[in-house]
Amino acid sequence: MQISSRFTIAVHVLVCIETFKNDYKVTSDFLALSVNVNPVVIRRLLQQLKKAGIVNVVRGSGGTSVEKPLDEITLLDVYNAAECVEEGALFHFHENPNQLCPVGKNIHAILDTRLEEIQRAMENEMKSVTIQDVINDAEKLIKIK
Amino acid sequence: MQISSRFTIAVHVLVCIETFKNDYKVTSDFLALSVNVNPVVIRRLLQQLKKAGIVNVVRGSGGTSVEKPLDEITLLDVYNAAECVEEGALFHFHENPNQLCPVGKNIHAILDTRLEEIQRAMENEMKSVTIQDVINDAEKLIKIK
DNA sequence: ATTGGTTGTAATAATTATAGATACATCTAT
DNA sequence: ATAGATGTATCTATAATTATTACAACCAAT
Repeated sequence: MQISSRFTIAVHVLVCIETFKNDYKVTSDFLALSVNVNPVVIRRLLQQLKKAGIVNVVRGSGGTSVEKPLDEITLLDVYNAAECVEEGALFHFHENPNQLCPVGKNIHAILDTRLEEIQRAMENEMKSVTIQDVINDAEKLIKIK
Repeated sequence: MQISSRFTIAVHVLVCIETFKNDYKVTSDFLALSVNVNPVVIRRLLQQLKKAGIVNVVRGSGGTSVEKPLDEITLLDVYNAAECVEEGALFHFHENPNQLCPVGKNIHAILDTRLEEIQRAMENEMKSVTIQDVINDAEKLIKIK
């Protein structure tokens, strides 16, 4: 299984909001067209990003804006906001291992620390990239085409 | 979404094979009891580990053994063998972004390098832990209990 | 204050992925 | 031959995700 597409969609959404902020009112329908998903998916995601203090969504008249300096939003912030993995645990454990087996009984304790370290390595890398970095990449690429 | 439990099951299986190799014939039924899943799930997984050269499965008379020195099997080897993510890509992309939108058209190119780096950070950490390390942890914990 | 366009959210359906279960041919050692 | 395993196909069940529909709540402009 892969990490939910909510993550890449969230980044896509943030890049769009920033890219088009001067030329369009960036609504959930507008974003849904660019991402090519149902507008409700976008609205739900925007709510999550809003709760995390990353974006502001204007009720009634509509539109979205980024709430924080772009270089203070890391990919990890977006990842956490979008809740891409259950309860922050990257690895899925098989449930109910046999408690009568010494390995089954201890498998969680055996693996937990190691798995946490792996997860932390990933999250640290995510923390090192900001949305500003991504937008810089985006501007370069869009100009070429 | 989380990474498939096939990964933790695979590690569990390897620890079992090693722990019980002198006292039991470790069959798919035996392993299925410890992990508490259907024996077919174990057999399918063993086939994947076998293809990767990690274990040997004895047809007919039954039983399983580890094929390589334990300190030469990394968690990354097991992870790759178990095919926990589709085509090796950790992050799931939303499909068919709008090609008429400059952001939608380029979102893949914009994000690919960054996502690869994040994935690589995780994989490097996985590479640094061997099954021998895990079994050392296991032996310590099992003794205490 | 009505209207048009939008968000927020519930409810439900459709889709996809995973795991479970059954069945049985195949194999090996005895 | 037989008993006990594996290898694998097929089908079902379960779970998770995403899509869709619907509509109340909301805001700004006229």
